[in-house]
Amino acid sequence: MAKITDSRGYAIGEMSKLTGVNIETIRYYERIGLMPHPDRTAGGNRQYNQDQLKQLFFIKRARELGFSIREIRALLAMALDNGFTCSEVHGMTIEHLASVQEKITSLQRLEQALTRMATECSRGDVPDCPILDMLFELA
Amino acid sequence: MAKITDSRGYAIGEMSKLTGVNIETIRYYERIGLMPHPDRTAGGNRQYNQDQLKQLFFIKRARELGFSIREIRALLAMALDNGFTCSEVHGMTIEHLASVQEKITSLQRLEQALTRMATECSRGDVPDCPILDMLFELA
DNA sequence: ATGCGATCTGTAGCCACTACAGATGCAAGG
DNA sequence: CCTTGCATCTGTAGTGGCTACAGATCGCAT
Repeated sequence: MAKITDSRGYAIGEMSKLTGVNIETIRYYERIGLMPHPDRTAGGNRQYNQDQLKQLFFIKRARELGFSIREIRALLAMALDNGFTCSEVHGMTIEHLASVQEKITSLQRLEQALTRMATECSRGDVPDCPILDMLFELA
Repeated sequence: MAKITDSRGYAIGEMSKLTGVNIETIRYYERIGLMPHPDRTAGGNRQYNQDQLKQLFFIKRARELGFSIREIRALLAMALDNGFTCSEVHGMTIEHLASVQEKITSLQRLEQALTRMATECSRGDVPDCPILDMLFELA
């Protein structure tokens, strides 16, 4: 039983449509070594296979989860080499989770500061603005 | 009554220490027109005055609040031209606040996804990892 | 054969900095 | 006055993660 979808491979535009990753970005991933060099047609167009499609999906999801390219490189190495331990992956995830939580906290502090500033503002038509004052006062 | 601190002006290193903005960044702000061209000593070193110090503080605080350079440019134009209305500033702040809140929400979604992934992981020593599986499955 | 959209390569731009190299400036100590 | 040594100067290039061209070629349907 041959894989049906493997028969002709995917052009870069199909890859893009299937995964939602921009064509230029796919080529960029290849340039930086995050995606492998795919086969080429006689004329030089890229032809991707099923594994490469899976890998691009992987990258897409990991990016959506906020993993950096560097982190994804590590995750891919683990996933592809098969010489990883699950606890390593778990560690990376926890680490990443912590940095996400840090970002949330600092954004929430921002949110409060901005809210405070906005509520103190009379929104008048005069050039006397507590927001600007706040920013402009010497520390 | 002359301003005492104006007597000799500030070298770029003093500006950096006072505001916490990196020296290279101060020069960068000048290059992109966010800071004015300061006076120069006979030898060519930058000499800043009180107003410029205030402006750099302004920029610093606004950056800390997450305003982009473009937004700060607008805020500064309003602050310096004095032809703005307070409600314009209020509008920008509210808009910025909304984008901060959006970021928080999407990070919280991330946080939940990562947490779910992490708890499903047995952290074993075997190369069978639900986290990688999750990322690697075809959609 | 032809037309037209898809793809090709290579380069430059985005944001907000940061990091050099190599040449000067400047202030304090001898 | 001269040296020493830190501060500052200019200009350029790199970062991350793409995105946007230009100008040429490919590939498929008619």
